[in-house]
Amino acid sequence: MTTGLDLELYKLKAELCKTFADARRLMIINCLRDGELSVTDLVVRLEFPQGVVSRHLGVLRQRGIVDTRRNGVNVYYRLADSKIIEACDTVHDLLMQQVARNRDLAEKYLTDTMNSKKGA
Amino acid sequence: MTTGLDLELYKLKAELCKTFADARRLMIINCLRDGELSVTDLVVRLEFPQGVVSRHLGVLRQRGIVDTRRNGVNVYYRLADSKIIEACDTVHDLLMQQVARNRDLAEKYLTDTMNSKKGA
DNA sequence: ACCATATATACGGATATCCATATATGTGTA
DNA sequence: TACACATATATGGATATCCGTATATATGGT
Repeated sequence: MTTGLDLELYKLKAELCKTFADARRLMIINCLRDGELSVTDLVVRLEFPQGVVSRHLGVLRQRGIVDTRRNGVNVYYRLADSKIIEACDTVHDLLMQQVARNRDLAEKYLTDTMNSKKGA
Repeated sequence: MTTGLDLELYKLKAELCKTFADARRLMIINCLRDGELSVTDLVVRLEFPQGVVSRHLGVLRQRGIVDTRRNGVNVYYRLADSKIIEACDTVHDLLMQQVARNRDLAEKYLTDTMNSKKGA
C-alpha cells in the first residue's frame, strides 16, 4: 500500500502550513500581494527589525513561497505563485466564518441564560 | 491607525495555520472529510496511539475545526465547516504547483547542463 | 582600496510543540 | 457497587521556533 508515501505527502503539506503559521510572515506576504518590494521597503512598512524581516524572507524563499530579483544593492521579493494569495484568502474566509460562528454561539448563550438560568 | 488590530488579526490567522501545521492532524481531518467518525474509528484507521489521536482531536476541537457528538460511550467527531475541506484542497493545490515548479526547474537545470557545462 | 548602504546570517535564550507512556475520567451494564 | 470499554489528560524529555542583537557579506561609488 501507499501508506508510507501518504505520510510523506502530509508531512509536506504540514511544512507548507508551518510556513504560513507566523503572523509576521503573513504580514510580509500581504505586503507582497500587489507586487514586488525590496527588503528595505518591507522594513519601512512593517517596522520590524531588518534582521527579522530578512530571516522571515529567508524562510519564505527556502520554501518556495517567494522569488527574488537583485537589482544592484537591492533585492526585490515577490510571491512565487498566485495560488498563495488564494490560500491566504481561504484562511481569511475560514477565520471570518469562525468569528461568525462564535458570535452566533455567544448570542445563543446569552439568549438561553436570559430565558432560563440553567446555564453555567 | 488600525495597526494594532491588524497584528491581532494576523495572529489569529497564524493560529489557524498552526492548527493545520501537523501531518497527523491533517490526516485526521482527511479522515473526517466524508463524515463523522469516533475516536476509536480514527485510531483503527490511522494506527496512531489512542492518546495521540485524542490529543490532536483536542487541539482541533479547541480551535473550532471539529465539532463533537456523544453517543453513549463513544464521541463522534466531524468537521465544523465545509470551508475546512476547501482550505485543505487549496494547500494540496499549492503543494502540487510547487512540485511542478521544482520538476520544471530540475528539467531546465538538466537541459542547461547538457547544452553547456556552465552550470555549477 | 575604502566606505556606505543593503541584505543575510550567527548566537543564546525563551517559549512552544510533539511524542510515548501512564493514568485519570466518563459512561453503560451486570 | 464493580467492572469494562471509550475517551481525555498529565508528565517529562527531545526538538523546533522565534526573537533581539550583533556581526558578516555583498554591491556600488569615490
